[in-house]
Amino acid sequence: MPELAEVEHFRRRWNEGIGDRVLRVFARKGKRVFRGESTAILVRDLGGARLEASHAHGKQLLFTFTRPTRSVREQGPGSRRRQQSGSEQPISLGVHLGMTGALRVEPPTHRPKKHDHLVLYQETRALVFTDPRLFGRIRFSATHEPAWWADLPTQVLSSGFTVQHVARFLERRARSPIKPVLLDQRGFPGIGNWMADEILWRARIHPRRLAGTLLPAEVVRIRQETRFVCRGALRFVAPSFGDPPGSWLFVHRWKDGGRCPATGVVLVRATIGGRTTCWSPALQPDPDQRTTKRAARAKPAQSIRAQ
DNA sequence: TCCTATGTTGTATG
DNA sequence: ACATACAACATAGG
Repeated sequence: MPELAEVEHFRRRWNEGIGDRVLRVFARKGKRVFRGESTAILVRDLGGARLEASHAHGKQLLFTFTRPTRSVREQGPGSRRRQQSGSEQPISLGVHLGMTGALRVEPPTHRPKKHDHLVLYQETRALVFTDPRLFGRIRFSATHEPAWWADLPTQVLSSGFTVQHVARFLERRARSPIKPVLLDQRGFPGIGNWMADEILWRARIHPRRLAGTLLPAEVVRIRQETRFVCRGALRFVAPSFGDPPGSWLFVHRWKDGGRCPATGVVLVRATIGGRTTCWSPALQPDPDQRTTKRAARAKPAQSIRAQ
């Protein structure tokens, strides 16, 4: 589910726990969402840590914590006067929600449900990470700015997201249809399937157009509508998971026989770049002159299964 | 049974 | 090394 605005929505939900300590941690060991991480270390270090802040960057989330430094002679009764302040250890939790991930807040008595893989118990609530399909990912780091976070690309709504920046990225992906280019998180962090369709519809560009064939004016529109759709999504979706208004393609794109809200023409759907794509044939002219020839394309149904 | 799903990534190929 | 295409990941629902 989550793209930029849905991710932002979930970030705000967990914000309810900011300022409070984590008393206990539940982590469903061995689940794919913890790939590359030790749940034992995560549970040990997050226990006792205080949630301090949250950040979103595209579809990536980062929650930062601090915990009192673990004293080397913790059991020594006389060694109680290590410096209390200034000896706090930074911790961060990276969260990617994949296709079906979500963050919720539950009562502190919450028992983890089938797909709840991480639960941070605070005194008055439980912060829950859930993900049925397990495409999401949890990362743990003993710093407030892990390397992967520092390396994230230019945000769509930042000042660095210039026409030139976009043009350069499209040039690198010149031979690829524009649709999968918009889904590439290194160029358009936070954009997902529905936002990409919305952007192309507003920019009046067919999703199958090769990125390298876009005219300068079209690149300008891509950049402009990308920002427009991100702002609008944040406005309509982030506060309470609402839908954008009926003037948006979003509302019509999944309905069979759904009509373009601008022209009333019936919308078209096809797989482009491996993802179902919806567009308005009236507003987004097909780049392929000989449309009828497409039927002649051989179906690679029984292609060679290795061996 | 077969198809779909608001995502990423490893692998093969050019 | 770089760009491109696609199967695989895992589960639920129509």
